[in-house]
Amino acid sequence: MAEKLPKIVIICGPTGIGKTSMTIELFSKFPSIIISADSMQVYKLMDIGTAKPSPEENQKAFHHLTDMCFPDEEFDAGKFAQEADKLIKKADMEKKISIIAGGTGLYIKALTHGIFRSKPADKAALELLYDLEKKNGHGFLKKLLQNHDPESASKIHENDIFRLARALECFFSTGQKISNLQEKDRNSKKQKYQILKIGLCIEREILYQRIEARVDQMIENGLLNEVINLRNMGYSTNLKSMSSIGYKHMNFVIDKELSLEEAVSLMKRDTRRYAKRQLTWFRADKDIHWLLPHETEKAAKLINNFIKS
RNA sequence: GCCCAGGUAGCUCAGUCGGUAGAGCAGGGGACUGAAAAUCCCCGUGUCGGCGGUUCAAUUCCGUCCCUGGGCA
Repeated sequence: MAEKLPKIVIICGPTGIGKTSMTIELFSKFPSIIISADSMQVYKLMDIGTAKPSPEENQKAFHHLTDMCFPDEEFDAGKFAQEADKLIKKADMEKKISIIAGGTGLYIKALTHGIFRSKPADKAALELLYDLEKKNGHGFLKKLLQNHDPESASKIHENDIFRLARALECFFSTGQKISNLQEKDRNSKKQKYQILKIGLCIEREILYQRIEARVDQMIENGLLNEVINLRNMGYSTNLKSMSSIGYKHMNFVIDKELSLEEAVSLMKRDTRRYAKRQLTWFRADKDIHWLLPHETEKAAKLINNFIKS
């Protein structure tokens, strides 16, 4: 039998459902490390709006891969997977399991399935492509991609210029079709880890209530000030980090485009929608064991069996 | 008490010169491979306030009652 693969436990689910608290409890029950799979908690100085684990929580149960860079720096799924890989290997050597907790589906997928491209997209090239679409009219990118990579073109909607541009950028910068790379990737899918996936879920209505209460809590905790400070430090509104949920909304308040009340209700709505999209993503994964957020004991049992297997 | 204006989808409202109805928002479902808290696709049946009347047929016309605004007393 081949060498045993490192074991990882994934705790996923929509925002606000209680992943962090379950993760911390589980951490105390098993020799383990925690890796956050969250595309916004990677930013330093953005604590309240990203619901980052508090310093106290972090002292009890350190979350790796948070506070990785400043809000104007680049971070992405590839970097996440790379860093997580290292941590998992190290943990495995120390006979610890890695608990990957987070709501960013792509990050988790990049870790479990790998990511096929060798480097991040060329931003300037993407901008150029967006310009082309604007100048040449709607549908241009779709047609362009049809010429170079008809297979991907058939899968991407003509309005999804984000994906069209990326597929084109891939072709122009690597000379390879993104569809080929994807296929190659699928064929060479070598399992890197043994994976246990746990998803947290509750009734939609209750989830939405929790989300709304948490948004109110964030406001009370000083989200607006957090964003004002970021602005004073020179971080601008068009940064990816600064246009995420909550930060975007507070920026509208700072720029007097919305009242605080309006901003809060939009922030709630956008968080609800985000949670819905996360659920769509995770529901598609049939390997996930679904639990209620308080069912830590059940999760612990699953992990126990998983460790013994 | 009287006079107006309304009561239609969770909300705001449109509409049917009588043949059981449609927009926006909210909401739901889906996609997703280095920007992903992003990007994109699809989805509108509801006692048309209640009860009667006219009619082959009423949410639409008539009567009455209830409710909500506004005005006059």
